[in-house]
Amino acid sequence: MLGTMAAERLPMPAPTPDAAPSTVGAAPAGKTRRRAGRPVARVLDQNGITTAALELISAKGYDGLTMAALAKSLGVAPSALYNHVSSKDDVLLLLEDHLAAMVDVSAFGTEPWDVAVRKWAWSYRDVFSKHTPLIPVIAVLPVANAPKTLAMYEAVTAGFRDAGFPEERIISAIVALEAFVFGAAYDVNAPEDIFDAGSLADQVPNFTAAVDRLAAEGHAMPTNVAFSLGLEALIAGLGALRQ
Amino acid sequence: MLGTMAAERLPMPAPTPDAAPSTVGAAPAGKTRRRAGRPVARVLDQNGITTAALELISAKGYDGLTMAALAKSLGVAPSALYNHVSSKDDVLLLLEDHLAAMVDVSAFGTEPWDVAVRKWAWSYRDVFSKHTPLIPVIAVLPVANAPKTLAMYEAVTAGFRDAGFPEERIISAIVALEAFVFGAAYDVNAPEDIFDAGSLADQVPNFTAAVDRLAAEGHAMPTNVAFSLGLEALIAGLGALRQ
DNA sequence: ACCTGAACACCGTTCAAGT
DNA sequence: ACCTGAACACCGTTCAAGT
Repeated sequence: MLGTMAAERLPMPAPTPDAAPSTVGAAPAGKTRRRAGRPVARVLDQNGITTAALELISAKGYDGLTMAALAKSLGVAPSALYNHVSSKDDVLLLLEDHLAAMVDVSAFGTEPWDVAVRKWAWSYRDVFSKHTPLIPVIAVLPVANAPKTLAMYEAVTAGFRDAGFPEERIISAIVALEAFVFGAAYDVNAPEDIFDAGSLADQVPNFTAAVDRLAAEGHAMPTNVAFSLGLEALIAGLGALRQ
Repeated sequence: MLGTMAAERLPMPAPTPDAAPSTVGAAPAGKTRRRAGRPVARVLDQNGITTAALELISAKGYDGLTMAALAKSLGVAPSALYNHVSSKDDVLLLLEDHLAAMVDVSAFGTEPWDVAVRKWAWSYRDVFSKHTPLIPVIAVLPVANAPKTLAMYEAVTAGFRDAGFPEERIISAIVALEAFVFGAAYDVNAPEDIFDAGSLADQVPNFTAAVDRLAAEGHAMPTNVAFSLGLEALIAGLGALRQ
């Protein structure tokens, strides 16, 4: 649908040995002026676009990820991007799939089910907590457009099956865990004073007392306490479905 | 910080009896032309803006919620909105707080803890599944700016305390449940074929088999199966913390 | 096929001017 | 205090022209 599936692995025309793997025809941004017309060597590809987008995000955040800024960092005109992606959403999809490959599924098949789920969920949350603007895209994304995401699901599904999960419950269990992971990824970015009721504190005494009691425990990352609490409940509850 | 707290309940100057409650000075959009300068009766307030935004969203979706469209539906110039809200994000905050008041917390204090949590969580998910663009805002929103949201938390916290929850775990448990609810709200909007691997199906046999087995059960809303599975696990696991 | 450059139809937001 | 109207600095995207 979005036309982003083809991996575009085509032979590079005499690749310069010192070039970064994702840099194709190259020309460092804004060095020499390219004249109009098709260039002799292709300048862009989806890999390079993805890498440049990640660099831009890590430097300027998602607010800095505009098609214009992305094009500039690649040394092309904004319109050139549309030869390789169909829209900005398509760029987000490329990012999502790249990140999915960084989620740790290695423990499925080598470690007990609960250990593997725990590793996977923490890793999944950590990766996407730095990329929450992708969550609305992922949560609704047909997997057919994201091969690495699909590979992640395959590893997790196999782990669940081998652990004795009834096959007709596996997808639902994964969806439930993912929902928790995505919500928790937002929570990581919440400001410290998110639960400070301010001047309304005396109108919500139970809430304020509970917030204070948690604060008194002095956890470095209270978001991790909540994540652990919920994840362990899910692991215990879902694990009981195994037979 | 955003200055949206004051409820602005000021006496209406001779309210027309047939006017909608949130309509203030009124003039149905685009009827008579208002000349520049301060109008005799105020035209806007935060309540009216919230109501108009909700109508706009239900008619055109969140893509249709622009400051220009919102202003037009209220019969004012876009810049007039900025006398009542500090930004578009501020409008989203008003919406969020309005919706928080629609979440059902009535069972806390009248029904057993697990029943109350179940009702709350389903209701919370249902309300926000139609408003997922608010989730990134909520998840990171200081509660001091959202009095109705705060009231919801107070009711839930009291319910947890009365059910014997250790006070220092209540907030973490609520945060965990909320993370799940927010993630699940996205899932409600996922397309039916989200898990269709398409041409890659034979590369992910375990996944495809699991997807097919779930589909074979023919649930009207598979998202509800996942939500129920996860929620019951959370209720059981978190409920075990009571003493 | 794959670039450039110009253009389009929006966005959210600011601010002087008016009453 | 609270409107209008004009303006600003962006956005993502399209498309003809060039090689």
